[in-house]
Amino acid sequence: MPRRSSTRTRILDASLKLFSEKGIKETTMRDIASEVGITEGAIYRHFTSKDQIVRTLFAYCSEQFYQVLSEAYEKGENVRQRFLLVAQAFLRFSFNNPEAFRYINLFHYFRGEEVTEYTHLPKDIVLKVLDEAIGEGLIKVRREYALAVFVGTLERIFLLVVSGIIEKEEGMEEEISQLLWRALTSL
Amino acid sequence: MPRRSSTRTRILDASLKLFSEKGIKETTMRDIASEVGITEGAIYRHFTSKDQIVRTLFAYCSEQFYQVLSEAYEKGENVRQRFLLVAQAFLRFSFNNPEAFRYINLFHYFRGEEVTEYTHLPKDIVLKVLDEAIGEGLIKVRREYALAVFVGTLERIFLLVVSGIIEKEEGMEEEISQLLWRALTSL
Amino acid sequence: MPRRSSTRTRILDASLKLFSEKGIKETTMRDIASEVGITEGAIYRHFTSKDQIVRTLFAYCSEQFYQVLSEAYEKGENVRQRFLLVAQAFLRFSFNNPEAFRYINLFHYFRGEEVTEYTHLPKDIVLKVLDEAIGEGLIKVRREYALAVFVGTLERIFLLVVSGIIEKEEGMEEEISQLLWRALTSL
Amino acid sequence: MPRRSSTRTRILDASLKLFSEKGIKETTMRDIASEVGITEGAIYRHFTSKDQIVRTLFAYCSEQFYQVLSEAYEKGENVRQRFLLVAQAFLRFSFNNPEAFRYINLFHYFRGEEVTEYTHLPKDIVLKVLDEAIGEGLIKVRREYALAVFVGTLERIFLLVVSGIIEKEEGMEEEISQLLWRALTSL
DNA sequence: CATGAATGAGATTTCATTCAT
DNA sequence: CATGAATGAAATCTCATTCAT
Repeated sequence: MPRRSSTRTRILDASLKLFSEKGIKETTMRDIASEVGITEGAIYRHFTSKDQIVRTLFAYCSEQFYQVLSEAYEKGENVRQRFLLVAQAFLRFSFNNPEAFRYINLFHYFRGEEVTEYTHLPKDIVLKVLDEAIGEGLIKVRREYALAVFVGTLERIFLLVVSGIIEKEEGMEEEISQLLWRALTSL
Repeated sequence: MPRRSSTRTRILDASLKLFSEKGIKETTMRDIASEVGITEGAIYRHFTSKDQIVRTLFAYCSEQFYQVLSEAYEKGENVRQRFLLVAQAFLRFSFNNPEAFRYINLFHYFRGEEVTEYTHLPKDIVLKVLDEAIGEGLIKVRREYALAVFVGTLERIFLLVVSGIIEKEEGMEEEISQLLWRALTSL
Repeated sequence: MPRRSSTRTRILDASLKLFSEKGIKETTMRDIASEVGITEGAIYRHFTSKDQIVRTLFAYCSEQFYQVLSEAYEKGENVRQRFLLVAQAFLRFSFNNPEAFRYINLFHYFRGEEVTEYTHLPKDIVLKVLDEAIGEGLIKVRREYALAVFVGTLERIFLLVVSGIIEKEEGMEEEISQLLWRALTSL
Repeated sequence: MPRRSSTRTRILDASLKLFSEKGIKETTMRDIASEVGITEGAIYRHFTSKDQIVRTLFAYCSEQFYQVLSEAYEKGENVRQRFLLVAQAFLRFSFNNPEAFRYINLFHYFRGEEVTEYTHLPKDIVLKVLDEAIGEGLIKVRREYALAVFVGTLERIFLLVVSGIIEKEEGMEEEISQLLWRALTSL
């Protein structure tokens, strides 16, 4: 959530919108400039290259997502609650920030290796909560399998909603979270 | 699995390799030509445009995947078996044809709308098996949620293996398939 | 030698440094601004264009060089002495003001025609001394050939020293000056 | 001396002409393309970058110059003759290939450090001849000083002729060469 | 006087596509 | 069928200069 929209922030916002809509390579500096309402050259006062925008944006979205999950995690008083809150926060973030969420995934897909350069990664929170549940004997499968079920399912739900195949309903986050909990603790 | 490699097939193979490695937009006609060992102009004897390669390739990979799932489906004698066989085939296909699998996902990610143009889609088999399980009362959640768990989890497993986070083990396909079955039927 | 460094003078100093290091076209207004520690816009309070800096600087360096040679010339009591003092002053100037000397040459190289716009040119002093020596019958070759030997040799010595091929030694100016005198008067 | 003008050669020729006239940075790819009569993009089939043209051209001109000096050197039967032939060849090359000669100097001026990357440098021949003369006791000054006189004088003569200050006359090369020999052997 | 954002023209480079051979 | 040179449009980036504050 940028403060007063400085040009820098407007460039980031426009880039996020366009990148998540059309892809990174498919978005030109001209696209970004005209979305912001400035000239291409002006962008270079704020960023040294297109790549810097791409990376700044990932760090920014990733950090936001991390914070949201982190706060959810802190609110839970026991493992089950933390799991449910984190899963809900995950979905809610994806619904409220579809561009950021899509962009994060897109970046993972194309720049997989670079991802490790960043310090706070959302999946770290997910793994923390899963490890706790495993530690207490509630989840019995390998942490990586549990991670795949957790993240894979939620991302897919997002895609189905975004593509209009499922309609987003009231209380969906809670329902899916519990579904995930039951699925994982039954294994 | 191309037969005697005609130039056309070699172009498709090279394209698949490069597209899945670097992305579609990131791959140039020159890249493809030099991977095949011909010149750029020669490609246009076989395809009218880069886009035609992209679409031909999707149809080809998608159909292959569909056939694999379809055959697995046919072999099962009851719902549970069909489910397990389809899930195993899904994973096996992704491990044996990582480029094709990655390309299919990549195409979905960037050309979402175009996907519906194609007749045989892998997810139709998955939905068929899920609908049966729902029909028999074995799975009790919405088909779309079940689809999300099924496809999301398996895709994620593939990504974790490809990125080296999980090591691929003997019998992994069976294990994950049963995990999915238990997870979905427990809901 | 700038007095109390006004911004204007600091701009000229910075420009001289950068121009002589990297070349004129290769140096941007931003480079100059950041070397001075001001912003690009501020430069335009002092100069109307980059080209004005370029020309002001040439006039400034050229005049300085001219003065140095001129003073040397005045100190000599006979032709031989004047020749030696001018040659020494020439070399000394190049060693003490490598940036200015390099810049003068660079300007000659790229803006040859513009050079004639300026009133006081260093080579006028050199020609004066050579003409005297020719007048007295001490040098017997065409003045232009003598000029070529004089200026060519000294510039080359400078380049060899600056590039580290010759080490600058105590008394070098005197030695080279006498070498030149002997060479030219022997012809 | 390029054979049949292939596009590659025409690009090099055009570049040499423009670089030596206007400078490297001052010459655009568009300038080169339109001089050759092709589009900018076409240049990139023959060279990967402007810089590659710049470097290829230096290697080419430098090698040519080296060969010319080398051949002159081989023809001389004693030190004095070799000296005179090399000096004449030096001047003749500069008059016959003013663009190449100017370009070589220009490159030295701006890319001094890179010059050492190249194997055959014209000055190596000059140094060889000077060292011989020093070895035989004919020249008594340091080789670097002799080099400065030799190269500096000849380059200056070229500049004076090119700028129209001296007119080029029949037999000038011989005259200047002997002038140089007398000057250096008198020291 | 100075700032710093912005402009606009232009530079280098990329690339799908065409075409003569 | 294939080559490889060329096109032409567009992309990224640069930079002298202007201008509101």
